[in-house]
Amino acid sequence: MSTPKHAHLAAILRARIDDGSYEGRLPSEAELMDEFGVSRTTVRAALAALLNQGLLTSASGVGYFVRQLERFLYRPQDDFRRTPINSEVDKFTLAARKRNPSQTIEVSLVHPPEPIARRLLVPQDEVVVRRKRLRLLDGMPYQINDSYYPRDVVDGTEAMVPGDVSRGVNEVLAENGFAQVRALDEIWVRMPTPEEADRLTLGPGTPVGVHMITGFTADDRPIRVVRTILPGDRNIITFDRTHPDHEDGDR
Amino acid sequence: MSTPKHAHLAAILRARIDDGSYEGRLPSEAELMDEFGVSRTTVRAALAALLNQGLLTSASGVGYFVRQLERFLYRPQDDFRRTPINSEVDKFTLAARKRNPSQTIEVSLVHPPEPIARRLLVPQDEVVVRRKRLRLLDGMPYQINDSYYPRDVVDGTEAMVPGDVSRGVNEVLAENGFAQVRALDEIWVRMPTPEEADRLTLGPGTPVGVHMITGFTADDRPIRVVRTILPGDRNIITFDRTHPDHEDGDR
DNA sequence: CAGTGGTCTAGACCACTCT
DNA sequence: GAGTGGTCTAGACCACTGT
Repeated sequence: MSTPKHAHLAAILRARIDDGSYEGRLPSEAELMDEFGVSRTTVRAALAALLNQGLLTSASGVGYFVRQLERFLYRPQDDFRRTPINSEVDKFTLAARKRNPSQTIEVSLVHPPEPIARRLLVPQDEVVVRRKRLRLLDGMPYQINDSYYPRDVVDGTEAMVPGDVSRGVNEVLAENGFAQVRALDEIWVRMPTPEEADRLTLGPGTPVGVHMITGFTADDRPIRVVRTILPGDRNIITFDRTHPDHEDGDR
Repeated sequence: MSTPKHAHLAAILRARIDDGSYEGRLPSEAELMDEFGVSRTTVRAALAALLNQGLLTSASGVGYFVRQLERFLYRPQDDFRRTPINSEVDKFTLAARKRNPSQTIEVSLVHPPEPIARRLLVPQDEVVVRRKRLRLLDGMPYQINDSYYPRDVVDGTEAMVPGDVSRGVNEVLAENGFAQVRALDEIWVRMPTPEEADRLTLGPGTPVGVHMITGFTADDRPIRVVRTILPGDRNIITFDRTHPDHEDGDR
């Protein structure tokens, strides 16, 4: 046969998962060996593929389970409220609020990593302020969100205190003479580092989105970089754009 | 030992990859078996982990190689040009232009998948127009980009023709009485389906971003949904936002 | 041709969960 | 205690790549 046994088996299992034949739990490895007449290695290869596709989870001593995702809306422009599209956005936002949101905040002075230094136009050997946040829903981490500021931008302000800034850091910056009038968003996608997987308790087959926001003043000075790590199994990033400076144009 | 051999080995290999000890190619499986005194299964388990983290590629009969990524900027609001942040955006855009961009276009009438129908506020049994695009750089696919329109929005226009619309579809829609003034962007992250992996020639450990754009008229009617699939190893999504309706606020 | 990764097998022991 | 997934071994054959 041209397609390997494990790939064939994976395709069958995937189809059954998709059509709902397996509600919740899959047959055990032993049962699959019997049903398909293959070795345990082959069964495990097929299951490993599905794990890495994010379709399954496994629990040692228990079994394999069809994965259920619940994603929450993440709205980088949260204050800027407009009429919602349909009720969907509201539904999700509401869902997140019900999940008892919380966060931990640390503030420290650090040498910026290269990607931050480049965006902040600051040399790497210069010290900047980092506000490190881990955001939780029902005690489960769902985002890493770290902000970096040049020292002069936040020195002596509330942004240096490791706690919530109820007015929002934007307002604090504006009062300090650094009003942010423009932002550049960059988003890309990759697999997590082992550290991220650990900190965010990510299962196999769970990619992350990286969202980098660079904020600028009216005279185009970068005054902040926000780096958010968003586990793919629990986040949807949303933007609401006016103007017809729209999408790619579909030419 | 508490950590499994394969995990330990994977960590060592990861460190060596990161610090550049392996330039390009890794030792063969046989060499790793010798060096670490473990079975081939264990070596392969470690390598599989690194493959699934997107750090390696493998070529049958040749070896394992450190993965090199080259990501291109994707700018949903491409026409809307503003001063670039630093030279980076330009660098990337230029890089993409040098890569001989091309695309294939198919237009057909289809029943919308549920996520499309919901956003378009159209029943699933109603037929809509789909413009299906595969976008390539140097002949290599780097994006799937499919647009869906209610029939009355595009009927009798150039958007029905399977070819480039040099003016941009937005202009065509506006002429037809459906000017788009607002867009909702939704972005999430997941592992690709086998079909996507095939169509986009994705290696293991390559997640994709899903970018859904819903476009609205002034009276809030959804007139288009664009669904873009972006392989994580070759795309960066960017937005340029004015106004201080900024990011999450970092409270 | 030798070397490489891809596939597959049979068998073993372990830690863990559930009843 | 029975069942489960996680780990690990030794060994085999294959298709493919490079020289």
